Amino acid sequence: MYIKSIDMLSLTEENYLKTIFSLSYPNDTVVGTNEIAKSLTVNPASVTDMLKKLYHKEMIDYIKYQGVKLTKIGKDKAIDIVRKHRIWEYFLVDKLNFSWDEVHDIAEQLEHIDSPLLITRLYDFLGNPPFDPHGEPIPNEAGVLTEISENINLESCLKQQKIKVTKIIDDSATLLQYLTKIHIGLGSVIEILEVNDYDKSMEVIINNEKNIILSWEITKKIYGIYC
Amino acid sequence: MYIKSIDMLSLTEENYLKTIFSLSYPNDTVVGTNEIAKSLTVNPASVTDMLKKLYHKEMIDYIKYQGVKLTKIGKDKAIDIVRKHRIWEYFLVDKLNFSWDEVHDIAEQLEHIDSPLLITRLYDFLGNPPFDPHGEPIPNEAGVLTEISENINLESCLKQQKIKVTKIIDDSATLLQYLTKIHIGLGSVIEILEVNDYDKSMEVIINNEKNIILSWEITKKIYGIYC
DNA sequence: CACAATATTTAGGCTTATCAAAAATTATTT
DNA sequence: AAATAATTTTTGATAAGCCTAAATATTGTG
Repeated sequence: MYIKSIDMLSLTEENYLKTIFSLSYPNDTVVGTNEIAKSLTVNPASVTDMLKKLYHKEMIDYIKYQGVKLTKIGKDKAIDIVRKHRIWEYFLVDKLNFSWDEVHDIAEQLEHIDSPLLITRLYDFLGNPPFDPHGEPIPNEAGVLTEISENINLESCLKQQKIKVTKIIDDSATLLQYLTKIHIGLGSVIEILEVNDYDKSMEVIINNEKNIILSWEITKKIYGIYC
Repeated sequence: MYIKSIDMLSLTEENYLKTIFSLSYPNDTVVGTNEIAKSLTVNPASVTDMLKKLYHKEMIDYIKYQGVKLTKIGKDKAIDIVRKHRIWEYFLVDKLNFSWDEVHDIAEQLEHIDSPLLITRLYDFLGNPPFDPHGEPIPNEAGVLTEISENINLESCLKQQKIKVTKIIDDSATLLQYLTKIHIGLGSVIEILEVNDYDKSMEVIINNEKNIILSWEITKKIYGIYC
């Protein structure tokens, strides 16, 4: 039988931590109650309740009306969940042939499985990959999350620049399916032909073959390195 | 985001169904409240509450004070969970090199992951094995659970008979570790030298090498075929 | 058959996670 | 600086699962 230790978190608590982490990433930004509520599609009142609880468990620094920050413990816990999520996503794509747009919801469940040994063994089985299928770095066992420093957001690129796609920072199936359709994947090369000053959309060439216009919303989600 | 459909079961409901299934297996025996309570280490009053709920969800036939039986729907649901449990156990042993005594608790968590496609893909990835690491049959996608008809319980064997082990019907780590220690695993050959009438213990030879006495409690957990 | 033992259910409460509505605090605007 | 808007918290309720103690039903025994 499974024994629950004192500092074990419920599935809900884990999801709150994960949300706070992603809203505060990468600069440990202070996060507000409404923001969390929106992100979890939950009532702000529920968030306040949970924040009190997480504060007593020393997972967050919390001052009424002022917002929250993760403590070291809370952040470690959140990163551990992110690690599990990304390792499972890699497994699903690499071993079970899922496409990158299918894995998020399943990994969302698998990330809560509690067995450090399982994750160690699984990660070894996968050959210790550094990135998940969307190009996001997989934190190491010590909770260190290393981003590629040369990564640039497509949004901030200029006319005539060329980047090789390294990361998509959105798990939504619709976006990922659209990108697949227009032949954008990790490793694709995007060359910027024109930037529209009014709506920040970009006319680009994908892999030297496809001529297309990307909206600002989409360029914000794509990262790459100059090439 | 994950959408909860009307007939979706909670983790707790799934565990009740699984328990009722295993207590009623293989002859659809009627199961009592206390029995379920003991099995789940829960108060009988809690069981009554849950039985009412499962009755309303048409998962069980339930008459007050008389005990319960799974309906077709309930049984299908239970078998699906068993299927997932056994497939995950196989994965853990075959791909991640866990030993047969380590997998139960992890599979207990993994069995609740909700993604039929995941299970289909995983089962294919494993090469569609017919049995789990303890020799239990893996139900097929249609919910058909086929036991090996030649299987005999070691308990009911007689002096001088010899069986090849095909199944252990207990997930407890301590039992499985003990069996490993005395070199009993799937495929081991057990020859019965003597049966003690008083306590039903057996003196046996394992794999033609090890001479040992097995208690009745243990012989009840071991199944095999004559050889 | 009646009485005791056992099994099951009911009643009343607790905790976790949620919500809506009202109150309090902080931020923004005139 | 006062009024208004936005955000956050408090208050009071609800549902799921669980508990203990008390009541009721069933089963077993003399």
